[in-house]
Amino acid sequence: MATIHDVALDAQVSPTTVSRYINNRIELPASTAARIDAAIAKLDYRPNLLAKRLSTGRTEAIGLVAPEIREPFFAELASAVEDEADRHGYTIFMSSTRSDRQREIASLNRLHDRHVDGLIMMTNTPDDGTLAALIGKRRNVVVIDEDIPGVMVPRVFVENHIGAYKATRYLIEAGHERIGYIGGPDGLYTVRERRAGYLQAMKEANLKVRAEHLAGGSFMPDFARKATLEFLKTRTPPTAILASSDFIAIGVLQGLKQAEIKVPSQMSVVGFDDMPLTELFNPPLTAIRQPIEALGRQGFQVLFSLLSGKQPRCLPCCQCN
Amino acid sequence: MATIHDVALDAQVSPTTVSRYINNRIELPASTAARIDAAIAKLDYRPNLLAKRLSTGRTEAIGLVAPEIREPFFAELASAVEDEADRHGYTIFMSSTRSDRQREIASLNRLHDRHVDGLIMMTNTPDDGTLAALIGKRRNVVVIDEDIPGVMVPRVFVENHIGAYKATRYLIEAGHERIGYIGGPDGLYTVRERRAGYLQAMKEANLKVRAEHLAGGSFMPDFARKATLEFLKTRTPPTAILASSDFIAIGVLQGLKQAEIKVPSQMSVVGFDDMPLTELFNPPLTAIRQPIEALGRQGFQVLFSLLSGKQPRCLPCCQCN
DNA sequence: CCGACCTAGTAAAGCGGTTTCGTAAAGCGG
DNA sequence: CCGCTTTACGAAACCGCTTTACTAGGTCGG
Repeated sequence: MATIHDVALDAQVSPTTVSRYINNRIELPASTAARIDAAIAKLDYRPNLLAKRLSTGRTEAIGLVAPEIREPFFAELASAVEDEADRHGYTIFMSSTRSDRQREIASLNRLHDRHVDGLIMMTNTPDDGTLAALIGKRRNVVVIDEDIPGVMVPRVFVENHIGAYKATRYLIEAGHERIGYIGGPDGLYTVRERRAGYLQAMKEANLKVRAEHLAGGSFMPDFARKATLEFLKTRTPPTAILASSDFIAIGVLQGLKQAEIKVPSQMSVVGFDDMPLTELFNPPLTAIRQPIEALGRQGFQVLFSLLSGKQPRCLPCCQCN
Repeated sequence: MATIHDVALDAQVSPTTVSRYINNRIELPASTAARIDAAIAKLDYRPNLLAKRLSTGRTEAIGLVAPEIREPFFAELASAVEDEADRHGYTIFMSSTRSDRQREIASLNRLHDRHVDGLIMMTNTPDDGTLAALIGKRRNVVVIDEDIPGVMVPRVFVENHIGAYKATRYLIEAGHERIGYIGGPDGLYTVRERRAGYLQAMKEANLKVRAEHLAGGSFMPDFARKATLEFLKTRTPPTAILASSDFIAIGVLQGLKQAEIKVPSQMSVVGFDDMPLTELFNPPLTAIRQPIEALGRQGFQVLFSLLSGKQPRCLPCCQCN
């Protein structure tokens, strides 16, 4: 393969000049430029990325770390991030951590090892501080979707509180008074926020929140299925259930199917996240749509400005200090 | 950040020795090894990947090119490839081409530019030879899932013919005699194979295949929806429909819903691909399960042996010459 | 006509590893 | 004690690009 030296030789200039010319760091008289262009074309020269990276210290790649890319939410998000990255000349490395702390740490190490220039990080397992501490030692990390308490890096979230509030209002306005709620694992920011949104809407409508109609602890459909069956066993079961994620909603639907409760005639169900095709489910699922695409693009843009040395703009969704 | 020189200095050896030691290319007396280990730990030394890559010429990364990672099939596959790659110390670069030839070419160029050591390639748009020609110029490319005619690289496919054959047999054994078939875009290997499997099963059972119960041309649900409505308009509509992918099956279900035909009482539907959660659809979808995970792992393994300079083993699924 | 200032470049020193070639010293068989 | 092998390393070239520091030669104002 041709190197920059070969091109320089052919164009009768020095490698320095060629390098500067192709990186737009110099303006050359037309004749010189033409010679270089011709040499590049003739030799089919393509700069060796590896050499370029070593000498600049940048890879023009970023990492996207998610618990599981198989899940529609993340796949959708990844797609948006990739598109936005592409637009800025960046490529992305994806990794599925399967909620494994070791894999999350491995991603951060890859950042340290200059595998990538920056990281967009998602995690859904509560952190005891290890992760936050490690992130604190790295530069160019952006946390999205779910908070990691104590990290001092830019973060981008969806309006979880408002989303859950609106979903609850929707059920209240439909006339429901006993609305059950099933949330996710304890210790997660999004879980707390959504729950708070639900509670606020209930309180504002002067509706009683019964402890036996509140559940939480896991995102697994099966957990939600069991919780739903518990709800149904109570003396006055709820007439609607707010599920704080689509996976939970799926569990709820399974539980209701098992108990032969018709949706929506006997029970209303509203989900949260956003999974394509849930409208084909039996019964179709109503859900609060999350702006996944915007989340992904915003996440990239914040990271991008970090990488460009710019202070990221303090957007409403990002709690800078 | 500490370099190999710093370590060498601290351990009182040369960089050469440190390099060889950490790459297991030398055996050192315990005392020297201990000094090096101590220096590495003390300085928190991590080899600079960029430098390593430049000098070895390898990136230990591979590209995974798919039309759309948002689709469950690809997301699932990606997950398997990633896992297998991880096991072998490789990381993967994913790109969604959105079935755009330019993006496919861009991926191949990234391979040329040494962005990655190899490529696992999927495409679902019929090739006029451009892609095949370009792939021919590259090394370390493996084509999976869908064939690209004329490429002379290792390929890994699912048994499309047998899958469709079995799905058709299943319907025939359930007593169906008029079985409609909706395939994908023309010019694709998988589409031809599946169609052939369907036709073979029909022929073997002496069942007539009516032209008006055969459709094909696109993977879009909407295309399948319309085709389904056409089927229903025929004098004697089919009693079962074989959809050659889950997306097509979704379109079929939409069409049937629209025509108020109950599944499975009035019409049986069998899909192909494999999408998680289709069992929650209304009505639940029966589908021929593809060994997606195996496809991904196999794909990686074939590429891996290519990268290791080994001739890939000639597996039954791979048509070597 | 002289110094200042462009214009159009260049030489050489990195970046941080790997690798080839080589050697000093120790061990050892005869 | 001599020559050969082994052990334990090291010097320096190299991977291919970027970048800093510098210069030869022309232009121009005074």
